[in-house]
Amino acid sequence: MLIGELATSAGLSREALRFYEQQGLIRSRRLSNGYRDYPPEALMLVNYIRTAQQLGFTLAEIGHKLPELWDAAEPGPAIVQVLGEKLLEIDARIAALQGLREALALRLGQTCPLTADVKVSTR
Amino acid sequence: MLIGELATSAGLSREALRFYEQQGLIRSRRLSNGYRDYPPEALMLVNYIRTAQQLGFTLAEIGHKLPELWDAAEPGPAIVQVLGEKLLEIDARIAALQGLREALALRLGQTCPLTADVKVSTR
DNA sequence: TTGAAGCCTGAAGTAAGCTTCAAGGTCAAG
DNA sequence: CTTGACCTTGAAGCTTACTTCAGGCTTCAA
Repeated sequence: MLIGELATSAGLSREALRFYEQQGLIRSRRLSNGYRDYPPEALMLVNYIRTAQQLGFTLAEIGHKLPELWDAAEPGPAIVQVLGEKLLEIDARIAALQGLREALALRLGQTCPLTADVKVSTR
Repeated sequence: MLIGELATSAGLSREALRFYEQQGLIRSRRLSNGYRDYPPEALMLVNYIRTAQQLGFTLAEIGHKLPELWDAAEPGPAIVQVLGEKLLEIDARIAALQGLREALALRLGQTCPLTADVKVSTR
């Protein structure tokens, strides 16, 4: 898979992919002509990076977790662990947002019946 | 209220406040010596700005809402309206996060009983 | 064999949100 | 009347996450 194809299927630019590689977030083997060649898993990895970004994590934070993925003997459990941690982080973020939500609602001085039925239990 | 006092009580730097003013997010009257002078409400306004920022809104997005606050005949209802809108936006963000959470959980291939009991109804 | 499409590199540019710098005025205390 | 804390301005610098630029090689179809 060449860079253009990965870029298209992941919905970002070739430049962004090269930037990620430069930052150590993704890797590629090189063809004899010097072109980057990506394995199919690269797409999932890039999607993971974009998802994590949308959650507000910096590329540095995301990259910090990636060696675990690369260097695991068997990729399966490693991926499971990283994604599992990400789930917990998402839960934390949701909780933080709900805290802010409540703070705003309080400042509003009303529980606003229209938006009051939010209930979450994490754990 | 001088800028240093506002900065201290809001927990940010004087420079950040001047930057906000430059960006049109806050205003100040000037004392005869040229010093900025803030009304007590400024603190609440700055807190509102920081809260919105923590929710992932850019200063531009935040600033866009502020004229409504400044130019309302009576500040009360305007504030209520802006905060109300913000509440709805927070709910949207929480929903988005939970969508991503589910996508990740799916990719994980397990509903993970430890973190599965998240339930939210917004509206 | 020529041209378009796709790849390469390194370097510079961009926008957001501040911080740091330089140079200087103001004001209350001692 | 000086010291120190606090205020002013404009301009430059920093980080993040890219994009744009400049110049050039590769591959394939006509």
